[in-house]
Amino acid sequence: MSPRGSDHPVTLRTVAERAGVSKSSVSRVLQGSSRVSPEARAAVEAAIVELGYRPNAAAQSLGARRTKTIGVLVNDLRQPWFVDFLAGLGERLAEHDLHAFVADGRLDRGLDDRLLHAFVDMRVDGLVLAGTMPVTDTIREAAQRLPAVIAGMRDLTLPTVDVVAEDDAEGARLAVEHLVGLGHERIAHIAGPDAEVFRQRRAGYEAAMRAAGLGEHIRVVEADITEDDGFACGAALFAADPPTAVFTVNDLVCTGAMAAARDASLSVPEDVSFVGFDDSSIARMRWVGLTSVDIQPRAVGELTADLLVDRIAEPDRPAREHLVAPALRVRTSTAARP
Amino acid sequence: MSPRGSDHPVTLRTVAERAGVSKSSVSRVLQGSSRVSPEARAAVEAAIVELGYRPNAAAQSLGARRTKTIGVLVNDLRQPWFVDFLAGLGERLAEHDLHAFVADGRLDRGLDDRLLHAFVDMRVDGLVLAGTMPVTDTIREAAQRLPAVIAGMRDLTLPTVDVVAEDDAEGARLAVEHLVGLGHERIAHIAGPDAEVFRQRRAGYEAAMRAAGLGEHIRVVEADITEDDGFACGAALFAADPPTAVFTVNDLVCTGAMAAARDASLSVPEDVSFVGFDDSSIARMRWVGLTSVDIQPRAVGELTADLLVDRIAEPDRPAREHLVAPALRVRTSTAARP
DNA sequence: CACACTTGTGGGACCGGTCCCACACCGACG
DNA sequence: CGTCGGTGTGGGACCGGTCCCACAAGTGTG
Repeated sequence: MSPRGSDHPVTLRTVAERAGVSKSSVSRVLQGSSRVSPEARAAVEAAIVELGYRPNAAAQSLGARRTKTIGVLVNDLRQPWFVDFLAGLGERLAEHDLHAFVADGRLDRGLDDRLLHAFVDMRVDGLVLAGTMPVTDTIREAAQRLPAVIAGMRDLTLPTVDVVAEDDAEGARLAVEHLVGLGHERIAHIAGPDAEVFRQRRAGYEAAMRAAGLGEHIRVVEADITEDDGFACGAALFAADPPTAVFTVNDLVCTGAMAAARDASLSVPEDVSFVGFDDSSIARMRWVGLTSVDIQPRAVGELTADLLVDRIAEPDRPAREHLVAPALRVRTSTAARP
Repeated sequence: MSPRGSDHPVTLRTVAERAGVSKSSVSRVLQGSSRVSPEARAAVEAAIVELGYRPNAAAQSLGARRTKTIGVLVNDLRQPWFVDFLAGLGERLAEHDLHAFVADGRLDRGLDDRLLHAFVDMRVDGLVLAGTMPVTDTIREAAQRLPAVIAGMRDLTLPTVDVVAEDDAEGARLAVEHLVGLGHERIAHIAGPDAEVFRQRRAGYEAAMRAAGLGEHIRVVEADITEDDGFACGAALFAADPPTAVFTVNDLVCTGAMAAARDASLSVPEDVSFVGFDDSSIARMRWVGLTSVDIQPRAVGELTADLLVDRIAEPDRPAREHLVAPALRVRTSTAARP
């Protein structure tokens, strides 16, 4: 790379000249080929350092038809589990000499397409779609044309696109069984909007309630996955015939519901117990101390990376769906039934 | 873009042939040049749609020496203000036909360099460094060679690198004056680790205390910006001679300190008031309801974009530092002195 | 009616790499 | 001692665009 303003950028040719070899040899050194004499390699490496040379990724990808780059499209970076997911994904990809670029498509639907096109245009080696998102044609098309893996969403199934997700039904079962073990019977559920992962959580809740002989106490209210909605649903729940425990579709909704309980002069966990979902950083805060279902986002990220690497190697392999086992993290928001 | 497996990718030549024009004309249409006849334009656009053509960004950037891409290196995506910052940045960049790729460099220092090199190698048009981060040589070098803007950090000043940050001293003043207005005198501060933005907050606190005639009540403990440290510092504060109000370096630390107060059987805000910094999503949660200094991350993002666009146009303009005015968001964690 | 001057078009060098192929050189082997 | 396989090297086509230049029309002016 040349200093700003210089008219003679340092290219592979410059390096070759300096090292007294052909550009082919420089290219070989860059790629770590073994067919280079030790002397040539040393000369090239010295020249690279002296000139401060950095290869041009555009030229590389044009010639090699490979970018060593993975595009990650996330729906809403605000979701706390993304951070750990991305950490797991990034680390594992790095092991395969790939790196991830993240684009957040929350803002508006038009931007989604722009960002996705940016990835397609730069010919990323693979695509990761993370989090529940509305499935547009652009997304569907890109996922079919590029090696792709979907993480944390189960609404889109395509023949050659793998899916990694947390085991939502199992997570819900863990939550309910924990509450049942504490003696709770009137356990309500604040469910999420229309998406398969949220339906699974709800189904898991209902199944676990029935398995515990509490079918008659099943009570579900639906919310968007915002704190506001959690608060509104909580207020509705506690207005009449309040449950002794609430299991919610995610942590943020749960804190909203907890605030509603507090406003209704119910204390947590003495009067009402709460279990969230995601085990996000919010749940882990001492001030919140939320018992929550850990969806192991890091493990999901690692698995996503593995599946993507496999698919890049073998693009037409049939799609697989992989569920990561969740774990319950018990904190101070749950206690024995009053 | 060709469907997977096809050996004949759709290129500009393919489109030209199909439309019955030269590749130059297709290129012109792509770039929105006016020097194209309406008929040629229509033919090209039709061919593009029919073939599902997408330009190759690598080839474009190689020829045009421009990527229309901005690299954003953030230190820790976990910091909640990044989300709004990135939203403001991304939207404003989009207006200039640029898009941002985000790389999170938290994990380990080695990865920082890898990601930065990835940006340099792909010849991004500009670089944004966001959040406090250790200033390595790689960072310093990249910032000098590429048009760059630093956001939310004031530790690195280079002749041609603009800086955008929140006005930390002013934010601290707002916080202290709010507490003073509520009658508090013994106002403690939990300060952050060694970074200019945190020093500014502390200095602002001390100045405001003195201005209010409360110099003798200045009391500072230092923490890392984690919840754990906030808890530990809070515990220390409340062990002996507890203050009636605490102003902390950020929201996360504040919740830790609040939990320590609760553990010391002090209630918030009846016994102790708390003011955080950042006005993050954490502060806005009803369950937390933290009075906090809004650093207007969205505005910071927008300003960062503006400065970067300017700098790309004029790379050697002298550096400017721009401070965004903060605002206090009063919630339920502050009340009149007991 | 010769002369600009504008407008649309095509040709081809070029960006900075990769990668295939040809070739020179080497010791080993029949 | 000619032939063979392996090893290191250089040359050059190629990837898919951009952009400069030349040039053919069409338009207006003295």
